[in-house]
Amino acid sequence: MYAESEQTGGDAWYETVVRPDEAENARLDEGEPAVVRVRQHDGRLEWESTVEAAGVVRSLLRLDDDLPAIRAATPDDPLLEAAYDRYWGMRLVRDPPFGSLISFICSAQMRVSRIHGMQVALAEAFGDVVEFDGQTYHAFPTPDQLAGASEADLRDLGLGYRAPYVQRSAELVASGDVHPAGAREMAYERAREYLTQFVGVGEKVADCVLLFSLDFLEAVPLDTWIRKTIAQYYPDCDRGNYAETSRAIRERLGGEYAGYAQTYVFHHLRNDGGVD
DNA sequence: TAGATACCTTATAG
DNA sequence: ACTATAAGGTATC
Repeated sequence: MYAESEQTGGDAWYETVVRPDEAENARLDEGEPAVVRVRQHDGRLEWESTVEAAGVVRSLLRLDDDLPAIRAATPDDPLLEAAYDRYWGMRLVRDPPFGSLISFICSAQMRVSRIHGMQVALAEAFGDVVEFDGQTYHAFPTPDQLAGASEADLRDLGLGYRAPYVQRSAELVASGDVHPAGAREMAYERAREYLTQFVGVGEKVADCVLLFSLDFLEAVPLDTWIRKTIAQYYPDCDRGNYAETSRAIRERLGGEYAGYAQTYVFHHLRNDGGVD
């Protein structure tokens, strides 16, 4: 959910801490959180961990996704082709549901580097401590740990107006009545609606959690960048409201794997220009 | 039921 | 140096 990068560039290690209760299909045993670090080196994936982490790595990095099949299922479209060519091999992540929910609540009107800083601050303030390789790591807080924080605590960490959203959403999950992972069993639009019951979660944030955590590869979060892209490249898909525009662009990007197409396009237009 | 407005904070542009 | 703006929106009128 929040990976740490030690350095920028080629062989950087990315580190994260996975709680067993958040590692649904990664076959982590009960017990303390697992530290996992991973990097690409000489064209191979390497990892080190406090546990046997192959399953965790496979799950978090979506290594089972069949990229050629996903690309084959997307429409012939000059922008999509260019994006897939430019960044071929890029995968989505599969973030833990609760951590994903909280970090996307924090993402409102915020840049990535600061969102990351907030998640680290939350972990250091409220998460369990794990030692690995002579270093101290912090797991992301459990719903209970986060629900126990006060709004003032969270504001002190720089969350701003998101502080009560995070506290109240954590409380909802801690109550045991609802959980973001519950959306997994629902049809896509129903799942998006379900997630908006959490405080600070509108349609865009809900789509992010669906795409980056809950395996809804058709979800296309309508953020400011994709809206600019729609205006410039797919103007007929702008239907004036979120739900209808979402349907239209999802259809245009190939339906089933529209979220993958969106991610490639997003990356391409942001990094290489092409959108005003 | 659509449309405007306030909301925390800070890096960066001008 | 300063102020204005933008940053992968949402809740509440």
